[in-house]
Amino acid sequence: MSGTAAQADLGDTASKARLRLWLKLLKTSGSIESELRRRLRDRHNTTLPRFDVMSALSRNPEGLKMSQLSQFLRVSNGNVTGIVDRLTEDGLALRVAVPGDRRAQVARLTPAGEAEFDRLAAEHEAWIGEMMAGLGADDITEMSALLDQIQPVAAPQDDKG
Amino acid sequence: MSGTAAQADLGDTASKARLRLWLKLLKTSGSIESELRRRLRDRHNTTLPRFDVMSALSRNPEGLKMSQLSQFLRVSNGNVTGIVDRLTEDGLALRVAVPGDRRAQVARLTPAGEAEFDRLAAEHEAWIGEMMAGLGADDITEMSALLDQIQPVAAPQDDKG
DNA sequence: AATAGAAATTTCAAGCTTGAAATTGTTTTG
DNA sequence: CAAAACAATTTCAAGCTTGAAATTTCTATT
Repeated sequence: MSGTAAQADLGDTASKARLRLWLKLLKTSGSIESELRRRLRDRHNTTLPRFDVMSALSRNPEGLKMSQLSQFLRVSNGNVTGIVDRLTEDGLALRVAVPGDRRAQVARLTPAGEAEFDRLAAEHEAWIGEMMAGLGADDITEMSALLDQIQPVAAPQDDKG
Repeated sequence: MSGTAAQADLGDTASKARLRLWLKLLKTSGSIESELRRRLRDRHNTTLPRFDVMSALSRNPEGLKMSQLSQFLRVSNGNVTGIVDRLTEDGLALRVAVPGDRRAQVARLTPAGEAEFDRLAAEHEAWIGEMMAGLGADDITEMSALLDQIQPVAAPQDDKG
């Protein structure tokens, strides 16, 4: 209707539609994240990064090396150092020497940390359940499949195959 | 097979499925966001928060009060203060007194800020287009509708209707 | 065994983020 | 009009985040 190059118009529209979807995606995940942060702070006096670290350690009761932890959480080494420092100050985590490699340390939850995480995790799951109550089983399947179509960066090859 | 209370099992499954979806949603939006941050830093020596502020100001060439800006971006007042400070130091934004209210100030882009933002915005849209290339028009419509079903917090009433 | 290179972690500076407190200015009310 | 209430913004302390630089320790290679 308005332009002379139909192809350019179509390309432009598609690009704008993707941009709008991204903004909506960002708004939704941001809202959920903000609400989680607020509840963790107000109701449990903790933060999402601490929760994430505790969650990773909870799944690995034998502990994780600092580098494994930062890889798993996809954050920098220095970042994990600080968070584990603060968890340790609060008696929720501790560092254990790795036999045979004096460079490395394994971070673990203390018993108090495990107990605390169990409480947090139960609440966390319930909160997500509430926030996503609008989605039924089919919606969840559908959305999961759609999310799989988004690949911001080429997935790294696992092997040299 | 494993439990005696069918209802509890179903509830548990639904809750876990929603949790898994949230983790996937978080992973996807986090990956996009990280990649955007990386490109803004490496290719344009700037940050996502700066881009967001510039984007808001670009849509309001007459300027926005600091409080309007923080409302619009859904971040704290103090946060916006710092970002506008740094944009101002770089000559990309400026503060203008509001006639009739000496408490308030309006933040605006400078001509250099507008030019810079136009460059950034074009790239940004192209990046999102790439990252979301896996989604067709129907997928976008579908996903948008699904995202609308997620309401982390009850939407505030606009009026006293 | 000395030395070079790689690996694990911490330290550091800079920026982002928040909520609370402090400032400054405006408006309402007694 | 003075006092109190309210509003816009900045300041502040604490924590999160990053990439780069510095430390410490290992692992080859000579």
